[in-house]
Amino acid sequence: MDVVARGRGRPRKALIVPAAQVHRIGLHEQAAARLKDMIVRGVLPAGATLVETDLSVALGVSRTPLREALKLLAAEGLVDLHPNRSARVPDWTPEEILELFEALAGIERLTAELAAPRISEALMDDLRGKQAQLDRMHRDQVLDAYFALNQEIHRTIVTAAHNRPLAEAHAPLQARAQWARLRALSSGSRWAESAREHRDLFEALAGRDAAEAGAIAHRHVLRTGVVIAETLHARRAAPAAR
Amino acid sequence: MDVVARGRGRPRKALIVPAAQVHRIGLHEQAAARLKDMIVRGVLPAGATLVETDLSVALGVSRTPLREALKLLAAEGLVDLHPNRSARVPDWTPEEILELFEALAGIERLTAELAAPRISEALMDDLRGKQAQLDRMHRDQVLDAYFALNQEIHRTIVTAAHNRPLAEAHAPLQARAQWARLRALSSGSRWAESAREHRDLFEALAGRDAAEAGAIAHRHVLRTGVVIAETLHARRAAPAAR
DNA sequence: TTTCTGCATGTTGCATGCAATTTGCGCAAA
DNA sequence: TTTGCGCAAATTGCATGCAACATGCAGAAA
Repeated sequence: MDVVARGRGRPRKALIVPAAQVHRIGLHEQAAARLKDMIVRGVLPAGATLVETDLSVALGVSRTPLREALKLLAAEGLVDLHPNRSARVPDWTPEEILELFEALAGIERLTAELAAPRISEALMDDLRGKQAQLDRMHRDQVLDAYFALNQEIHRTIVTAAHNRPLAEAHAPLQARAQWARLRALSSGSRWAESAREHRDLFEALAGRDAAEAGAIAHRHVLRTGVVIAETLHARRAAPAAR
Repeated sequence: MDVVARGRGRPRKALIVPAAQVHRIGLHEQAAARLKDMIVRGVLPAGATLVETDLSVALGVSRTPLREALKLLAAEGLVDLHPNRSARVPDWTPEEILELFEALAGIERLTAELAAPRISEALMDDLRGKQAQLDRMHRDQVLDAYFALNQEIHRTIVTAAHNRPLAEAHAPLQARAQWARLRALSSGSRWAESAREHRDLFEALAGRDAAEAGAIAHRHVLRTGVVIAETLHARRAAPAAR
């Protein structure tokens, strides 16, 4: 774990290796991350009211960083914040989820279009490996792993688009989309379709076909959204048995 | 300012008019709004370091709401926040500005595509009026008013797209774009071109031609970005005389 | 002269306390 | 029974205080 590069004899100057900057995170960032996770995973159910005092003891921080965390999440649309009343976990309607995926589809179309000509060979190799793994996961029917890798591939494409502002615009939508995905793990028939779309998307990217990649990404995300919205709609009509 | 609707005689039930909910804003929101304005308008110049204590007395609030405001702006990318050091106003490079407009162009393409089939007659009329006014402003060469209305038209189209998440993704980019625009009020030749693009965009929307409207919006925003980035680049090479 | 170390100062991160606002409940009046 | 009023508890918004961290400088050592 040496930070100082040792030379033979006394170096003229202390050679500090710039080193991988450990991004030390404050309590409010930790709180925000944990809250985000709890919301996305449904530990904090939709509609739940978040009392600052309760949350602060639950997370082991004081109210100040907690409030900062809540404001961050509110900016991402992951909590509803009204003045002088408790924060709440939004309960998105299927219609809102559809809107969300419409926006996400549009943005991922952009990222795919930008990524097609720009993606580096290294990232392309990375994608190739992930795509192969994804196919295996589909073949072996391991849903959880498929989903996780799916997300990772989408993120990789966003990265490959090489446009920070676009990535920043994408992130908050992605968070909410994951919320929706996790409670509507979609049907088997859609799974096969999804896997196929992923293969097509990869081919288009490999072929540096921006328009085609964009179109596929758009269709892929939008159809995912439609299926998820339908699932949520059905589930809302007939609430989960317990 | 009555909130209660009065009936003749005693109403069977107090008729509360849902009323235009006066969104009472807290200090942190006010602080955020003022800071945002100061940054966009250049009162706080690029690269300035923002000391919490100084800012808090300047804005007349304590550090707590000020810190919350800073976090909000950081989420929008309007300030750089590093742990345990003072916040700074970012000084975006022309390259970053170009990236920004690339993203913005993509998103406004989406909004135009969505707006074309969806825009209501009322909003269309609104747009028609604004477009006529914009033409007059171009003819009379009143730059400030042209810019303000220009912004408004773009916002109107975003509204017409009728997709909240997309609008939320658009807003932070728009804020930074305004920063760039204000310090690179663009050249006369570009002005004529821009006015023409606006007319074309309006026509495409009026004709409900989604693809065409999207393409025009994309070109329009991207070219704006190129011109602004070039201006900033030139100005950076030869800093403003004083 | 150059480099390193320790301290002083300035600044942020967080916790806590208090005032203001909301909300639920009880009780009286119609 | 229903409606209205008022108080009390709960909760948020904000201010302030203190500890931790960063930065710059002076002085000592090489």
